[in-house]
Amino acid sequence: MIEHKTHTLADQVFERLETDILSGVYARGEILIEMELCQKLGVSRTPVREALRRLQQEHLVEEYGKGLKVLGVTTEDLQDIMEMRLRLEGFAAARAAERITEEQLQELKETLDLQEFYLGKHDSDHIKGMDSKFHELVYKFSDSVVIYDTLTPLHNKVQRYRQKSVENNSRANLSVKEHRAIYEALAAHDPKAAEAAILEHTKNAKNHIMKG
Amino acid sequence: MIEHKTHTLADQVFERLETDILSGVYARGEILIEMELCQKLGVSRTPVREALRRLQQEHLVEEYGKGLKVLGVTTEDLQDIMEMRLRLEGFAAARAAERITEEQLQELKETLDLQEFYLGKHDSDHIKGMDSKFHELVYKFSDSVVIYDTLTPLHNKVQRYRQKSVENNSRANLSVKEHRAIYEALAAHDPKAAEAAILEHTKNAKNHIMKG
DNA sequence: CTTTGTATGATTGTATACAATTATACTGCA
DNA sequence: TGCAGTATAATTGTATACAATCATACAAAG
Repeated sequence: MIEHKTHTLADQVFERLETDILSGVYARGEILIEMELCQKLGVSRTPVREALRRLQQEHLVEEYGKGLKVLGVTTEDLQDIMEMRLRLEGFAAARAAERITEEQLQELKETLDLQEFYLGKHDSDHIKGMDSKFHELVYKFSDSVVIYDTLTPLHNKVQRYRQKSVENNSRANLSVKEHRAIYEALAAHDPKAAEAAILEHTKNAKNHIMKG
Repeated sequence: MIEHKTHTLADQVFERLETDILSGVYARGEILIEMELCQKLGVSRTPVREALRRLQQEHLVEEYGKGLKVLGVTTEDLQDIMEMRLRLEGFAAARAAERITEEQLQELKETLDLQEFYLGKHDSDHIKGMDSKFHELVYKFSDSVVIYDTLTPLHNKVQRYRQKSVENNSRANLSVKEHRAIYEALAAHDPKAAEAAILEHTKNAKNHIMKG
């Protein structure tokens, strides 16, 4: 989102751990030991600890006895998340429709095109990646830190959950079409249409996820 | 929200700094120097740094050159926040209506009674405090970490903003009445009524804040 | 065999030392 | 006087040392 040119070690550790937790490298319930992380990542405890504090702040890990336990996403969490996204995604999309620039539209379109490309290749990992990126970009292009900070963690946790479930190809196909509809509305700078399109998309995503 | 019996120094520093930023002790744009904070709080850099990383994670401070700058809440942020709260508070209240226990209702009632008490005394600091606590409790009693984590930072930032504006007594009066309506709906375990009541309250709060 | 107490080890919390970077101020030169 | 360059100081980033706490295992007593 923001230009992180000069990653400090602490930043790198944070991003690595966040990715690993979201992608399931660390299982739900697993206990993290600082020194193990230090050895694995080749840094001292200080940057590891700072990264852990940030993860704790966004409830990806929580205190457990003395150490830290990796938090998973329960089905109940997911229900709450999708309900909240149903209520918020439309707002984000409407804002993006008002504010998105031509350059940003171009970036969004490239993401969309790539997603279609990977769909043709049946490369579900990359499809998922582009799917994620598309939504992140919409949050970003809403040009509101509040929207970005609120929706990104919610979306991340859904990704974390979907890691577990098998990918469904027919849904991937529809999902790309829905993304295209969202893109068209944003390109037309039509807030109402964008809100409607993303609401439809989120509804379908919710139904799909809750079934799986 | 969770029982924090054995506050570590880092936790204490975090809470202190968070409170101080939200209450305006540190002005928007102010640069925080680690050593100054250490001396002021009488601890070493380690707990201070960990606290700062957590504040950074919830965007109460941000990197600025080498150091950290205190972030304020702009009017535009506030518009976004209130718009999102309009969409989310109802969900939180509905959940709370389904799940709240008798004991929790008692706690909520005590908060409400105190707010009325302070209203009689025209003690606007304590009125605000109880107002805040009431909403925090609703988030907490929704018994959903997702709801709590999403709405608490939004609410906190509103408090931060209101710090600047003068308190309006007539609004405080109405606000208590609206809180009572919310409480009644929760006590009746009526999700629809709770959602309607808190939506009304949030709408009014939004109008009041945006005017001020 | 169970339970309790103690000792030992593992792990985290905190402080501090050191390195690297950046801002600042001063000096010399044009 | 103005500017550039360099030296110096301030500040953060990282590593490590030390203290405190907690869990575990083992031994002894009932």
